[in-house]
Amino acid sequence: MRRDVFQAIADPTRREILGMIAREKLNLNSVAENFPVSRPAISRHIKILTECGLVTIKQLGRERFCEANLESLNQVSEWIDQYRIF
Amino acid sequence: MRRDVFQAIADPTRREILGMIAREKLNLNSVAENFPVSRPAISRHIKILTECGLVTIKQLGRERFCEANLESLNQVSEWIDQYRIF
DNA sequence: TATATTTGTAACCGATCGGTTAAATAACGA
DNA sequence: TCGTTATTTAACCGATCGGTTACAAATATA
Repeated sequence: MRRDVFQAIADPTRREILGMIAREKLNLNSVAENFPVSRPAISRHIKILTECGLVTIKQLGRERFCEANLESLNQVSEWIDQYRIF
Repeated sequence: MRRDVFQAIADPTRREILGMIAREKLNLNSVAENFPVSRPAISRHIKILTECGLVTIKQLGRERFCEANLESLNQVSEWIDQYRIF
């Protein structure tokens, strides 16, 4: 299920998650600790972020470390840049 | 009702509308002609775009011309730019 | 082996989304 | 004035969203 980057970053929680793991790789529990929502909710957010390539997962034992992969944001900035001519 | 730019551009139809009126001001009917959805649907899309500042309306008689106001996109590009350091 | 830890999945819920059709409002043209 | 044109609003609909709790699965640890 190929996801849309525009839709992925529309949610403020997902943008926060991206900002958080852009600084350092974190496993899912560590990410979830920082939000007032449940772990399954964070799990689904991260799933959406991986489905559009913004996050990649490195499994280490039972832990899954989330890494930001921000090249996909170019899809957005390129779309914006086409209007920068004006 | 202050709208979120990220959420406004998440919808592909709204992005198309923006691209269309970035080239030239168009009244609502002219915009709607270019899409396979009804006029009321386009009307609501444009309302959302105005609510976050991406579109401004100039009323001329009974027609309302839609003008793209793309400075609000800076909110998005600035958010992306903070990661360009990496 | 038994238990604790990390995570994903399923089932559900209320709110929002994007669409529709029908009716209301307002301005133009004959 | 009356009909046409441009647009918004209201009421509705099914799908999706973001959240929850409960449970399953897999790995680490005592």
